[in-house]
Amino acid sequence: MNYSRQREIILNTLKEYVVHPTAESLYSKIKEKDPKISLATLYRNLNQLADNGIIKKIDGLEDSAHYDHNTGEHYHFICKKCKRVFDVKPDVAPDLIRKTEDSTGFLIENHDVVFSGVCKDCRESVSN
Amino acid sequence: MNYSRQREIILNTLKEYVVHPTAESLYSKIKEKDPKISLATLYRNLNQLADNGIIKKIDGLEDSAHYDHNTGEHYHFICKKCKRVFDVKPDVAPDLIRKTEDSTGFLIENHDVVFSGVCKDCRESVSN
DNA sequence: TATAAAATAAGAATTACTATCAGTTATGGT
DNA sequence: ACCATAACTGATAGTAATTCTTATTTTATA
Repeated sequence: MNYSRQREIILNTLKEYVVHPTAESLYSKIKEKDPKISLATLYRNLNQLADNGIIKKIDGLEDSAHYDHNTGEHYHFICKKCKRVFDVKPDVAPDLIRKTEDSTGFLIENHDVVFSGVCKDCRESVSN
Repeated sequence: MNYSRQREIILNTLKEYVVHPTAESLYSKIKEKDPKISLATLYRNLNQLADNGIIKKIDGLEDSAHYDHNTGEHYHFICKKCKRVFDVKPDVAPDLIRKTEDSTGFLIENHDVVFSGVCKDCRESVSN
C-alpha cells in the first residue's frame, strides 16, 4: 500500500468516531475536509484498510456496512431507535472461539457477534 | 396470513435443507416444483415467514441473506471454501444475553453470532 | 529524474432486494 | 353456493449500496 492523502483523511476521520459510521455518513464528514474526494475512493480505501487489518468492517447490521477503527476483540450492539452502533466487551462470551472450534471441528478465521435492541439513552428518554 | 400454495412450497422446500440457502439458491430449487413462481413472491414470503417467527433470516454472511427453518437458539458458521452455512450450538456462549444486558444496560431484542472459516469437510479434503 | 506501480475522480454498472399494480385466490358471513 | 373483501400473485420497474471502468495523476524506486 502506497501513501495517499485521501486514505490518511479517511482513516483519521474514522478515528474521530466513538460509534461506528456507515460509508455514507463517514463520507459527509470527510467531504468537509476534502470536498473533492470521491465516494468510490472512500469505499476502495475502506476495503483496503479492512483487508489489511487496520480497521474492521461490521456487516449484518442494517442495509449497509459500518466501519470500526478498533480492531481488538469486541462485539457490537445497534440501537433500533437511534441507530447508533456501540461496542460490547468480549468477556460476555469467554473462550468463544476455542469452544466453538472444539465443538465443531471447524477452523475459525473470523467471527462477529451483533446484538440489537434499545440502548440505555433511548430506554431512559421518556417518549417512546 | 391466509393460505397460499406458493408459501407452502417455499416453506416445505426450505425445510429440505440442512444448510441454509440464499433466496437465489432456494429459488432454483423451488422452480423445479413450480416453474411459474415469481422471485418477488419468494422474497415477499420469506420476509413474511420471518416476521411471523416461522423461519429465521440470517444476515451478515456475504452479500446476500440466508434463510433457516430452525428458529431455536443457535448460531451460524459459513465456510469460505464451499460457502455452506452450518449450525453452531448455543452452549458455546452460555447466558450471552443476560450477561450482555447486565454489563451494558441495553435492552437486547435480537442477536446473531456468525463465524467464518473452513469447515471440517474442506479441511480434510487434500487439495487446498 | 525516468518509470513502473498504485491511486484517484467521475460516472456507469451490478447486485440484492423492494415497490407497484392489475389480476387472482382465499375466507367468512349470509 | 354467492358475495364482499382482504390477502396474495406474477411481472416488471425502481432503489440503495457497493463495485467496476477508464483516463489521468501520485508515489516510490532505480
